[in-house]
Amino acid sequence: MLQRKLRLRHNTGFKAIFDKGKSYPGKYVVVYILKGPTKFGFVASKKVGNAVSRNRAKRLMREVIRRNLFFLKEDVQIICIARPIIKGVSYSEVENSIISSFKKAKVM
RNA sequence: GAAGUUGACUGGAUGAUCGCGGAAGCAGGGACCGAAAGGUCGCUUCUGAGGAAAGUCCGGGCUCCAUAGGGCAAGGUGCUGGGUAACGCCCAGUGGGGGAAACCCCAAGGAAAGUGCAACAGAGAUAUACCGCCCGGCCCUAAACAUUUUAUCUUAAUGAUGUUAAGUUAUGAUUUAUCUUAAUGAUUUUUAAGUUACUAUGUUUAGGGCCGGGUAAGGGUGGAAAGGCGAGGUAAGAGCUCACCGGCAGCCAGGUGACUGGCUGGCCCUGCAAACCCCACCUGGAGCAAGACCGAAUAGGGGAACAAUGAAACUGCCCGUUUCGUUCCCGGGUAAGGUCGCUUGAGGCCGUUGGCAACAACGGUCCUAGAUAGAUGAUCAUUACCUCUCAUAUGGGAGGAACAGAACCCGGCUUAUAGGUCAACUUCGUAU
Repeated sequence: MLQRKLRLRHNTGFKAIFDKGKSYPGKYVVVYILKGPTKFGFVASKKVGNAVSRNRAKRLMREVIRRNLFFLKEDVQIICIARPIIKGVSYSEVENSIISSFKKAKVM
């Protein structure tokens, strides 16, 4: 889990990134990126599954960000959206998917 | 040991590293975010998902809504007694059904208050006569009997006519004819008896048709056909009568009651009320985004008096209540800003007492998540469990590990759930 100050906590922040940010689709995760003070958000819709599956997806994505926070640029806002096929996938596969998206976006 | 029934429990464990939410303590010098309210940042310790946290189907607590009010309507519940804050829940019973049993299941008030529905089939569906059974009348057919008529045949008697033989008379003679006798019994008359056939009538029996009536035993249809079954009875039948069983009513006895048992009585009473309905009881509405407080920008809100009795809102309607117009006075409201509400509660565990039990009372003891784009995670190691596989006293490798995530809090119900554990009981088998 990230520190509270690094989390996106309000609808306005999410709307801004969705409207103005760029999207980088990956195999398991879609990433939206916008320049700004460092904040992260995580989304898992009901397509992913029940509450247990959605929580698991968000936790995996958070863990990826937490472990790679040191390598990221400091002026980006990122939203990670889980795709339905993320169900049952291990941590390392999700990490590879997200990092490849970040490299495409040149944020690390 | 096998099959089963019921109830209860469990829902992997240990460790390491990196992280997150909460609480308490220490530090209180500051820094950062924000317009403000307020929040964040350090160290230590403790603590952090479930049996269903789920579905949101019932019932409450709590909060607000004019005072939470009256009547109608609407909705819910529906055997009895108890438990409870309350319930559609639980316990104990009653009745009915299933099972060999342990045990399980039941929307289980009222159908003689009324209305309605009952497809198809069937003669007929709350009343019927299709087939059948029985009685009467008429008609037809067949048989038997009696009487009558006619006819045939047989037998007997009788006469007539024949045939054969002999004789007689007539004639010249023959033929022929007449007469007599005998034989024959061919044809036939009459009478009597018998037999057979037929006609008509009558009676009886059997069968058929039509008409009128009786019947609800039997047949078939159906979920259901006027209690069931047996005997008597009858023209045939029928609670028509009787025994037993079942239903109903009355009385008596037992039980708080549902109900049970006994006696008596007469047999009018198909099912559906998860159709309307009747009866009894219950229900105001909205929900923690309830609601309270704090604070900028922006918009403009509330109270009192007066006028009008129209409109709107409050639960669908009525009563009732409130608001809307004008004047005066006072400063307050907004889910996605913040803080509180927010976890001590109909609480858990242990014991005693009361109670068959649900449960209650008393005493002791414990405090056990509180997030808000929403914490409880990730990786690794060891080990327990299951499956597959290689070699096999055992070891190695691979894979699996259910249902599922608190969101104000409780009591229930329902649904999902891999694997495992325990207890009681039933039936069968084996051994003693």
